[in-house]
Amino acid sequence: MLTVSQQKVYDFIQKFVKEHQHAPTMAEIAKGIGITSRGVVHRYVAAIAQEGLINIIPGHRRNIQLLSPSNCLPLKGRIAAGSPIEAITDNETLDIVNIFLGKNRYALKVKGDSMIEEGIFDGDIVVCEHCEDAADGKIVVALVDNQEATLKRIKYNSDHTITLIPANQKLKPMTYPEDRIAIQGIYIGLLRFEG
Amino acid sequence: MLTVSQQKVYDFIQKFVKEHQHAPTMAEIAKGIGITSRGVVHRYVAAIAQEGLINIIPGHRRNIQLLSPSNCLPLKGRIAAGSPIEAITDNETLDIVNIFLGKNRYALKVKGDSMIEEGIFDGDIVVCEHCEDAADGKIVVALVDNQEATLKRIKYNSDHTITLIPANQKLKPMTYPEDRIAIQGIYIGLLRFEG
DNA sequence: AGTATAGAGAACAAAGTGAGATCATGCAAA
DNA sequence: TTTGCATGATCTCACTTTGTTCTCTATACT
Repeated sequence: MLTVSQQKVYDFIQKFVKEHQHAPTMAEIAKGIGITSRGVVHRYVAAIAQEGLINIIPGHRRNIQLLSPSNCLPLKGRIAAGSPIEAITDNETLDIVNIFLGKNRYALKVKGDSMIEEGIFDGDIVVCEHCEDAADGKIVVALVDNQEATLKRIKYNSDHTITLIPANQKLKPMTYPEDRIAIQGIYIGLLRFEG
Repeated sequence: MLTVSQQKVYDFIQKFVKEHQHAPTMAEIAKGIGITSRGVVHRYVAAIAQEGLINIIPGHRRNIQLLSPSNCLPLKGRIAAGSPIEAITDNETLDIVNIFLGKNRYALKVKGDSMIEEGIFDGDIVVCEHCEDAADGKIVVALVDNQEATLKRIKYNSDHTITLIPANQKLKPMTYPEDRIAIQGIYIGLLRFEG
């Protein structure tokens, strides 16, 4: 719940964005609501962000994003077996566009059960980001001998080999010399839906 | 997220392309936005490319391609253990906004392992659609005795009872008289991502 | 007294902006 | 083919703007 001043700031931001197509600076907000201190504005903006009405990217200018309900799902709470839904106090929302879309991102449909213990099932869509390097322990799309592409967890060994570890007890980790493996992307997340 | 200057450059490029059918040079952009340094323009253009709004072909003149921003992820193909990525011939895309957003949709964070065999893990986000009825066999958010909300598969029995079936061998299905169960929504899909 | 709200303003680090030099290279004219 | 210019690419320097974090003060209310 916003205080009176916070509401004034929020209203001003909305008006400003509508007029200018971009967010105001702290100083502009301060002037707009009739105070002089950028620090105070910052405090208000942080509070509004806490309420889930805006999103801020720390450190950047004009860093306030109004969370348009059109791209956001309300995050209602936590659900667990045998307990009521824990209400989430902040009005959290999920901006799914922001989460999954980005430069060099792409989707792959999963076939097979090799990552089933990570909850990656046959038919799921994994979202990946194209890149050629990955940190140890990440799930990657790896190309072996320029032929076989698989989704596995990667482990770098000290003897210049790479082990690709499936998440399925029935399958064995495989180790290759590092020059036989090319990383095609790293796993970002997962989508699953009917149809 | 573009800065104000970057936005000016992007707007100028769009206007220029519309007028001339080809991209402007760095110098033309510089003149267009009122600065003199080509180097600065290059920095802006690189930033816009980083955002994925344009594409640049390094080294060539008038090398900027406008990309249409969208809510779609390219669906590159199928990935399976031990086989190459099956390329999908059509440039299929996934409109993730369309898939998950909709009237009366909301998200819940999953706590616990009661649906683990369906690949719904602790920490996952399930997307649900609010409704009061669900077809037999669907996964639903069910409220028991107006107290406990759980995510379970639903089964209607002929004796006016309802069985809620977890997807975890360790947990037992539970059967209730139908008046003790209220459906709060049906499961639409699942999101999982880092952070 | 204790708490919540509101504001001022200083100080700092980082982001953003711009100029201009320099090099490499494509492209078209000679 | 060669040459020369326009252009892209990269870099450094300087400067301004802005976000962020402080501390200090004041007021209202319980």
